[in-house]
Amino acid sequence: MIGLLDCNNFYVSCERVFRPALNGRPVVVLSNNDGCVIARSNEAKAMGIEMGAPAFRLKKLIDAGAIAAYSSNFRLYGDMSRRVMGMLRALVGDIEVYSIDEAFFQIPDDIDLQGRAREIADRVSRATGIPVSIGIAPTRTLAKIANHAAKKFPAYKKVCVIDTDDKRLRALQLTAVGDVWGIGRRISDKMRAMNVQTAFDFARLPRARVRRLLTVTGEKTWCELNAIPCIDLDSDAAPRRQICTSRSFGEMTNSLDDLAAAVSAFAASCAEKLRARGCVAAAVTTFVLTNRFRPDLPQCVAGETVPLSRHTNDTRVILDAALGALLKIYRPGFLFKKAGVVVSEIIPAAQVQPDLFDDNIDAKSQNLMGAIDALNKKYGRGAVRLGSAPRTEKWRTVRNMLSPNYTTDLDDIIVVKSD
DNA sequence: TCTGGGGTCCTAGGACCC
DNA sequence: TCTGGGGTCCTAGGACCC
Repeated sequence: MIGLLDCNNFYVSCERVFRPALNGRPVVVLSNNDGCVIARSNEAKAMGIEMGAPAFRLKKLIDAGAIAAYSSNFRLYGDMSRRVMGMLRALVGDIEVYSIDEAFFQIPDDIDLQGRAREIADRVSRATGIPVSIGIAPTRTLAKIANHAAKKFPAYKKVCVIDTDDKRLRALQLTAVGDVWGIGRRISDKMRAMNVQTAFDFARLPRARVRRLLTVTGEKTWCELNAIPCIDLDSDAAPRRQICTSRSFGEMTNSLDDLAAAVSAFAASCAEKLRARGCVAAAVTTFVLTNRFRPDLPQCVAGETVPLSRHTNDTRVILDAALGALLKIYRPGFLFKKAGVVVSEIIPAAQVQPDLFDDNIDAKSQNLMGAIDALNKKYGRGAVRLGSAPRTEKWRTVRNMLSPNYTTDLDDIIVVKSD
């Protein structure tokens, strides 16, 4: 059987661990630039606050103290995620980390699944302070449905097991087709137009018809709902195909200097991410966008990909390429709101061919980059950067409601006082 | 005034080759 | 001027996920 552990309202729960006064209150976490809602507590959901709701529409409630709002603090969430995953791994062995707040794992089916799952959930929650739910079923898609039910119905007490065909069919009947993992808004619209309303209706369609309408992806979902496992994640085996760093700016800008400053920071971040994974890339893409929510302004969406002469994770090479691409796409007369850098054609560094003309180049690069990474780790991101990178700050993201880095910054460590 | 960031997979269609 | 089948590779766009 397959288990899925999923943290409840993860970002909100991370904020609550260090601020117990937030328990029972409506809490939301906002995206970069405090733009829109990306996480909600159950109380906030009950108020009808939608995922992705623009923050300015909630301003009155936030200012009045009716909702507690926080800027997203991904350093904190990443660290809490590592703790949750570490605890789960200690309890069940191999896990497949599917996202920052959820992981699949195998669980033997000849044991008391309900009891064991509840024990896992309790121990992870007690060790980390993060409430979690567990779904168990024969396939990943059904485990998702079980997990959803475990969260939605308090009677399940955080755990739902689908281990008989009877339970499977009942779960499918209670699940709207659009709530199935792999069926998004477009396809669920299409399905409803065909009077396919529930996961049960979908699973009863002829397989060949699903294949024709939705291609192989839809067919896999169909199989999984019918208890035939066919989605394999195996995320550890395959290295990422591309790595991207992009941001919306705090304010729009038409200045090449501002864009170059942003693109430099994004390129350095991509190179850092490559090194952290022990990978190298052979292509760099820079893209820029104007503000699509301002139809009154001239719009521009542009990107340019630069092939590298050899695979690398050297910040200097990637930064040069990214800035070169920026010069090709930059047009004055537009107010840009967002930019990003993508590195692609990624392979493990171990597979790189040595340079024919300078067999020292890799060693030199590794020494320098290793030193930069070590200093940035010690003194904080951006402490050391290349002199060639422009330094305007205008593009910086705005985070006015940021919580402290309780777990990753000694200056922010929580202080316990006693009288 | 104010609307996130980082990924994956699949398909269709064009360019090119024999 | 007419006549063909079968491949590969690449890209853009669509759909999905958290």
